[in-house]
Amino acid sequence: MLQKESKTSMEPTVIQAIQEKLNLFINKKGLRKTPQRDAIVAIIFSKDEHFTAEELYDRVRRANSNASRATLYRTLSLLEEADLLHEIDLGGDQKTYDPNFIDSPSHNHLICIDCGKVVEFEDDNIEILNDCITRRLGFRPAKQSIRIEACCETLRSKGVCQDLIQARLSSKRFKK
Amino acid sequence: MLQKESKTSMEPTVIQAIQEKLNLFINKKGLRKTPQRDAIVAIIFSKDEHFTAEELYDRVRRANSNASRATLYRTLSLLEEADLLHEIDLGGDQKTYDPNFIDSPSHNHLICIDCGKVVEFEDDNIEILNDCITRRLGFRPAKQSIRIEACCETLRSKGVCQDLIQARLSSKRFKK
DNA sequence: GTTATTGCAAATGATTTGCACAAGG
DNA sequence: CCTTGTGCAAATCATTTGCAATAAC
Repeated sequence: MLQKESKTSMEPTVIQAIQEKLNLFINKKGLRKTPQRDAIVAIIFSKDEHFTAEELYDRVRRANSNASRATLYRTLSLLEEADLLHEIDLGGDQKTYDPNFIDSPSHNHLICIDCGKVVEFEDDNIEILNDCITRRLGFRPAKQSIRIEACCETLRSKGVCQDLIQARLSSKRFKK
Repeated sequence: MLQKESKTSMEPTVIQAIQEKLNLFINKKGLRKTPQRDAIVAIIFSKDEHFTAEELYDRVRRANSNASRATLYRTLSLLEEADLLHEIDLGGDQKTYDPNFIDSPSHNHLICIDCGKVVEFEDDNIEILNDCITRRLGFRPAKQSIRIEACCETLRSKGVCQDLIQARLSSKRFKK
């Protein structure tokens, strides 16, 4: 089993590579390359963090990239269609997007019930098992997503969890 | 691995048992038993089908049980809180509810990409694996949900899939 | 009686859409 | 040019909420 290392930022070259992938997709579909789309891609893939549309919109504005909400939503759909971005289910009310499927095409998520922390992981055994189950049920495997909800051991043993404190202070996920 | 048999209806006794469970929860919380709540519970657990709030509202109206949309939504929340009903992620835009967690507390879902059919299954191996992964990541297991998306072999091999035809005719999930 | 529940209609809030103007190719 | 993309503001639509009337207990 491999737990993903959290990168804080991605190199410009990586971003350019993704922009080129998008352009390839765009050309194939007879669509057009625009500065807004490139800017949104650059902002999304400058971090490996999950985000909601609204969080992304904040980042776009802070970067002084002028792309409207409408364009942002349309670009999110486009990126999903191009398979560069995945929608994931973290249980919230807003849709959450995960930019890490390019690097790790088949990772899954563990969500901490206490602090909201999301840990990404890959596991070959689960992959294989999912595959077996799918075939046994008479289907052909396509995609699988596992969401594990769990409790924070840090909180339980030490009485404190740094993530929890941060979450309560800043996140929209915890409003208590 | 066990694939759930699909029941078409549940016996009245089962429904009464669930109503009593709800009443227990209601008493403990200092809340009140009402005919609307009982009616909604009876309708939900008369089938083992997944449903959206709006689909349930249709069933409520057809049964001439007068409960408003507001009451219905509030009752859905209550049932979730009482752990009698689970929200599941079938990928749609509306929330989907699954009434089968009382009978099978830890089942998972396979969703057919082609026809939208949802198959429930349980698998001990996956349970164990999830448990291991959770602990290895430093958390304590709480809940896990697996969503497998797959392609219909019936459609692939026979060129037709009865579920697909039905889905196209009736479902709101497929609008093509 | 006191407090929770209901139903209605209005509010919310994320996402989508129509349309006129801008801008890729 | 021709067609696609953008930004704005308005529309959507599931879900939530405030409030006065109603009903548990």
